[in-house]
Amino acid sequence: MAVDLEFAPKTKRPAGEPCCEPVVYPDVAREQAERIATIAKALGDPIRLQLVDVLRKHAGKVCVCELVPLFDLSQPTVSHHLKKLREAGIVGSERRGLWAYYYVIPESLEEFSAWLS
Amino acid sequence: MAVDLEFAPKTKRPAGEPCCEPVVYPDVAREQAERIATIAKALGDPIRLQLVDVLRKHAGKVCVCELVPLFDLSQPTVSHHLKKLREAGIVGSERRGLWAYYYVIPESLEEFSAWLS
DNA sequence: CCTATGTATTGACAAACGTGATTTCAATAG
DNA sequence: CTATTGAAATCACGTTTGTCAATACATAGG
Repeated sequence: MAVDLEFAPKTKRPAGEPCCEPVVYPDVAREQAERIATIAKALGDPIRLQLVDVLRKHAGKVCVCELVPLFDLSQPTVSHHLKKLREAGIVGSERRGLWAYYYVIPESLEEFSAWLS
Repeated sequence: MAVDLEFAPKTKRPAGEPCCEPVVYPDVAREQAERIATIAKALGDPIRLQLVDVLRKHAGKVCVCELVPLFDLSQPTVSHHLKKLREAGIVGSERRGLWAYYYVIPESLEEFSAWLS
């Protein structure tokens, strides 16, 4: 948060003198940045973004067998992307018999959404 | 957008019969997903997220010489991250004499922000 | 048991990524 | 001109990523 940087027009300095005082970056901001960046990274692939998009538009849970034909990708690749989203905490999954159903965990996107606004 | 997926409890099918009708995924959604994923990918690194965070908190432009000491990174590495952000269209830069000033392009985050909300 | 089916994991490989050391470029001061 | 300084580009490196083929795992039906 409150990193207090001053913006002032600069002129060349007498050489040896540092350009500006080093600013301490609060650790809390770093941790938050890491959390948010983890979410952003998981969303940083078009396939995964579309997966989340589809899952979000269905309030309920969607079967993997419905997700795979949406993309021109092999089933293992889709499964890999779903795993990434799971590891990032963006989606959850549930097995029902042979089928696996995925759903978005809405709270996982809240901090990111708040930061972005 | 409107991908019409039905969610229905599944039972084992007679083998050979597909699990569900393939759904056509609209190209417009794909292009939007690619645009948004590009932004997300650029934000998917803690350093870059903090850079954007700092720049956003300063409505004006911030000198690179003020950004480098915020991180325990070499100047070329910070410059590299700034380049990534520039390539994603998230930030712009301006040279004023020896110094380079960076600023956030707010509109670049709008589509992402809207999608996320 | 055995077979079939949906999903996940493993292995492999090229491409991209994050980083630092070094170098190059641009602009200012003398 | 030369020397100096801030920033970007280049090179090198180990790591991670996205993808598929092949395999393994889990569950259901016979």
